Amino acid sequence: MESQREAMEGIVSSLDSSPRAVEGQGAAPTGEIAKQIPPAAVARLTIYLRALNTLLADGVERVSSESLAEASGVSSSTLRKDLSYVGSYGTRGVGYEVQYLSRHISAALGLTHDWKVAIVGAGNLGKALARYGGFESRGFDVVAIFDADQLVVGNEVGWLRVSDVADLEAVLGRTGANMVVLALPAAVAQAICDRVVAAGVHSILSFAPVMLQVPDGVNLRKVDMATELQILAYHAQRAQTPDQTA
Amino acid sequence: MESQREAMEGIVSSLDSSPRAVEGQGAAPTGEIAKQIPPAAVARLTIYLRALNTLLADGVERVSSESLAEASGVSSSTLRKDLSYVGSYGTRGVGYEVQYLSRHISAALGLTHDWKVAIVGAGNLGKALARYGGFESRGFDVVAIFDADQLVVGNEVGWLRVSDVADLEAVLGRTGANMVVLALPAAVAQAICDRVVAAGVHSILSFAPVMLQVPDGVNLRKVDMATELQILAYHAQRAQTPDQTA
DNA sequence: TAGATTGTTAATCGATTAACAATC
DNA sequence: TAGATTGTTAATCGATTAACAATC
Repeated sequence: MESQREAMEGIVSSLDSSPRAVEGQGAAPTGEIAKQIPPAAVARLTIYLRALNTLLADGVERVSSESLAEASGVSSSTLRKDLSYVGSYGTRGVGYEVQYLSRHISAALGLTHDWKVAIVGAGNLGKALARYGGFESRGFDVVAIFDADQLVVGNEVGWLRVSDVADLEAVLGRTGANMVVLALPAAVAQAICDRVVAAGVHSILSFAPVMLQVPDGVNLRKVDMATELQILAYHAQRAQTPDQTA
Repeated sequence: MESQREAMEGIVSSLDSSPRAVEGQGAAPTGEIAKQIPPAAVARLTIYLRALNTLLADGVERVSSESLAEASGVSSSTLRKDLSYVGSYGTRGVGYEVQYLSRHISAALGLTHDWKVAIVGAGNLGKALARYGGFESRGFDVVAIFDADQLVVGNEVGWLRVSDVADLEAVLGRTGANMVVLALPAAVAQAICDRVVAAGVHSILSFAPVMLQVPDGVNLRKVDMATELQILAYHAQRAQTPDQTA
C-alpha cells in the first residue's frame, strides 16, 4: 500500500507544452491514424495522468502498473489495457518511466497545448469556477466570464472582468475561446447554449440542471450536483434495508 | 449576482414526501426484495425524474416513453428498460401518468424522505454549493458548512453559519447529517474524509481532485471539473484531426 | 539466467438496442 | 375492434477481468 496521500496538492503544474520529442519506440501513431480510445478509457486516462503528476511532484521516477493502478483506484489489468490504447510506453520487467508516460498520455488526450475557456454565468458557481486554480494548472486558461445582470457586468472576478452576455459572440471571437462552461439557470441554458454553438464553440461543459439539445458534432458534457446526491441517496437507502440474502 | 438564481429552482419543487399510496398494480416490491438497479440505470432515472418534474410543472399529465426518452436524451428502448427495474407503472397503448411515475421513481431512488447534507470547505465552491437552490428543492437539506480557517468560521453563508472543522464530529452528530460534500483542497481531503467516515457518514460526494481511499460500505462519488474539460479536450482534438476514413 | 512486469488475448460480464407479443 | 404503446425477450455491442506469453 503506497501511502502517497499527503501533499497531493501542488501536483499538476508539470504539464508543459514544450514540443519535445513525444515519439519513442511506442506504437503511438503520431499525426497518423489516431485510433479511437473507448470513452471509459479516456475518463480513466485523466485519472492516471493526475496520479502520475503527483508522483512526479514527489520525485518518483518509475512506477509499475500495479502501484499506479492502486493509486488510481482501478485494477492493474484495466490500467494496462487503457494504456495500450495510447501506445506501449512501458518496459517489461521494469515498469513505466513516470514523466515519459505522463507526457504521452497528455499528448493522446490533446493536452499539449492550452485550451481557452469562457464561463457563462457569474453567479456563485461561475465565480467559484473562475477562481478555481485547478483549471489553469492543467492547461485550461479562463479567458472570459459573462453575466446577463447589469449589476454584475464589469465586476472583477479573479483577474477577469465580467462581460455582458449580450456581447457573447464578439467576446468569444476576440478571446479565441474554444471551450465554454455553462454555469447558469436551467431556464436560460438552452438559449445560451444555442448561441455558443452558433458562435462556433463545439466543446461545452454544462452545470445547468437541464437536458440540453445540441447538434451533431458538438461535444456536451454535464455535471449535475443534485443528480450525484440522488445517486448517493439510492445507495444509502439500499444499505439501510436489511438485505436478505437467500 | 443572484439574479439568475430563482429560475434555477421552479422546476423541481414537486418532490413531495407525503406517505401516500405508492403501491399500485406495479411490480414494485414494497419493503420486500428490492432488487438491485444497474448503476447506469440509476443515473438515468434521476434524469427521467427531472424531466417528469418539468412536465408536471408545465401541467402535462401523461407522457409516452417515446417523448420522455426524447426529453431525456436517450432511446425509448433504454428508457422502458430502465423503468422496468423500478416496476411497471405505465399503461399499454396509453403511456405513463406523469405524477404517478415520478413518485415511484422517487421512491425507488430513496427520495421520499429528506437527506441532511453537510458541506466541508467554505471556499468559493463550498459557498456556491451551500447557496445552490437545486439541493433544497430536490430533498437535500444543507444542515452545516465547515471550514478550517478561523477567519471564515462564524461567517454567514446562506442561512448557515460556518462551523469550525475541529468540531466536525460533534456538529455532524448534532445535525444528524447523513451525507457529506467535500469541497476542499486535495491536500487535506483524505484526512477529512477519514474523519467523516469515522463519524459514521457513509455517503460522500467529493469535489477534491484526488483519488480518495474509503473502506468498503462507504459510497464515494467524485466530481472533477478539470477532468471533464480534459475529456472535452480529447474529443475536440480528435475532431480537428482530418479523420481519414478508408 | 531468474525474477519481474508488460502488452495482449480470450473469456466473462454488463449495458444497449431492436423487435414484438401483450394488452390497454 | 383497430391503433397505440408498454414491458420483456433475445441479439448485439462494449467494457472488464484473468491469465499468460513476450521480454526486459
